[in-house]
Amino acid sequence: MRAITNPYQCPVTRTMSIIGGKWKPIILNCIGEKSIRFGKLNQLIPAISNKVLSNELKELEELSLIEREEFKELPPRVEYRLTRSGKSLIPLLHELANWGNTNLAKKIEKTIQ
Amino acid sequence: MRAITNPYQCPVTRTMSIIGGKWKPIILNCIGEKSIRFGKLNQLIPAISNKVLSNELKELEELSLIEREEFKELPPRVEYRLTRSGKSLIPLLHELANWGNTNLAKKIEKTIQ
DNA sequence: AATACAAGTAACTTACAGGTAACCAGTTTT
DNA sequence: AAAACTGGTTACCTGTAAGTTACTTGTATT
Repeated sequence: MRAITNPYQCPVTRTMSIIGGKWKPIILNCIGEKSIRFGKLNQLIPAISNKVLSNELKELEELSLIEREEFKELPPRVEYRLTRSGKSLIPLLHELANWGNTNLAKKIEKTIQ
Repeated sequence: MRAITNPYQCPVTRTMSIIGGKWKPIILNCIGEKSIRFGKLNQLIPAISNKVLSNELKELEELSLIEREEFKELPPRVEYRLTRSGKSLIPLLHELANWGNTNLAKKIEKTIQ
């Protein structure tokens, strides 16, 4: 039982448990409209380790935000793309980004140092 | 130095560092258009301890999302309300909530269990 | 003289997201 | 026969958000 406090009373927390992680919004945004390979994602987001990337992709797949296609080739090839539900998140991510840009740019610089 | 990876390349992460916590969206939503006292907030959100509530309020104040007014009375009285910037977050929170309701309601039930 | 009230603070603990480094399989290239 | 390629897995470690419990302050009430 995960420690989420009453998801029925806080749908925001529920959504946050999806996109609130450090990497998920970045990954979703990187995939975008493309069909993209594991290695390519790893290149686009160099700061993520392949273990973490692998985990995140697995979780996103479980949540039906992305789908995974495995080609039976050698060396292996796997491609990821957004589902309809995943795509529906993109505009929301953009709004979050916008809000951050217009409301926080300066403030956060101080805070983060 | 906080471990936020390159906020200039991920404004979503930047916004998340504000509202991505467990309690901040709930608190903002509870304050809403009202001017509200510490104790009242604690009643509205019984699951939060006063230490954590106190921390969150302090952080929200530092980010200029809320403002704090202290009345020099006994027993003490302190009121919190949203700033302009804080109010601008509310519609965004609603969209997040909506997305969660329409896209995740059933899925998450399985996952949480 | 004890207790309640509001709005916290202090000290300590815990859970878990995220990080690191090494390793795997099966084929192709050097 | 060693190394490289891809898409991971395994085992282990760490930092920090969040939680718990007890305490404080100055008056008023019982």
